[in-house]
Amino acid sequence: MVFSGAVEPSAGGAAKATRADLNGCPWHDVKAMLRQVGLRPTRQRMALGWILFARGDRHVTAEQLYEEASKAKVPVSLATIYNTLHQFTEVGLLRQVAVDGSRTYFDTNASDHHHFFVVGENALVDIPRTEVIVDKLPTPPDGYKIVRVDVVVRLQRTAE
Amino acid sequence: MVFSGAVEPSAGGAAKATRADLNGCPWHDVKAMLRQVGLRPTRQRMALGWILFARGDRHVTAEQLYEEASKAKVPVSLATIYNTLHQFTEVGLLRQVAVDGSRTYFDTNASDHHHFFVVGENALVDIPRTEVIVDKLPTPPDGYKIVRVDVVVRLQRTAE
DNA sequence: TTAGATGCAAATGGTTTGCATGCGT
DNA sequence: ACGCATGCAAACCATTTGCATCTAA
Repeated sequence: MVFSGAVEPSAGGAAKATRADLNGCPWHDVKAMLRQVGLRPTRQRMALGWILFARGDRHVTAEQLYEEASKAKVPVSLATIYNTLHQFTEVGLLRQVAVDGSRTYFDTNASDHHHFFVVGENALVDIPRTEVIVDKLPTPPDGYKIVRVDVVVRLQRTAE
Repeated sequence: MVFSGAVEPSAGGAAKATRADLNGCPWHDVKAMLRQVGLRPTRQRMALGWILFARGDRHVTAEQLYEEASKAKVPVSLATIYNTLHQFTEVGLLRQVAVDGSRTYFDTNASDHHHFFVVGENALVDIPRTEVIVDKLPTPPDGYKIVRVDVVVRLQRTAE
């Protein structure tokens, strides 16, 4: 059973998926995945879930996912793409990454890690977790707590 | 003379301003500041430069700056606000901070530092430079070089 | 059957652009 | 005077919303 990991219930009531649950998640398990997080396994969500999670870590924009779904002959509207991306994010299946203000990227790796962003190519790449970056968290102002730390290392092609 | 620091010429030809040049920059020096970076000291740029740099570090959106200028009885169009913000950014007077995909923030502190971002309040706050965060830069992939590292620590109000 | 999901098209909101007019040098 | 700068309004683009229609349970 793929979804055997411990499940921590969230405030919203829906279970929160951990990265381990998703590793190499095969098609027939997408339905179970959706059930686990409390989302109805509809045709569109199944298809999008498969596109997103079937092959390793990915970073997609809504438009990208829309095109992939279209190519895969999956009838989905852009509105549903956005709905689904946000719902997946809410339940912890995806993670939103803000890098350049224009488009929004969704990362299928929802665990704690950081990113390279190639300026000019608009490419997002995971920074290997072996690369320790943040060694000391800053002290938040009184009355606030840290909910997340994002590191974006901007890259540029070196001249050849 | 306020602009006495070393000036490194940039590829584009215009001089690049350093944070030191801007500290507490009084009104009558805005003109000099603009000249130094190769921008004509027009009424609008003078006014915006003053609003931005006269009182310490700030994080503004285009809309915010627009309203401040309006309140200050400075006739400026939104288009000019955007033009000016981008021009200031190009010459190194400002720094763009991508934090949530919707609006773009411009930071009057163009030096290397990181930010707290209060979710729900859309507030950006500098992380004191005494708070060391990044202790080891990740190794960029072959053929790429690091041009900038951004750290955003997302905060949330703690329950009272 | 019925609440929740989807699709479409219109609305939104931040940002950009084209072009005629203005202003700094 | 010349050329960059500005203003206005329209264009843009990613994202959101309203509402009628479907569909999983």
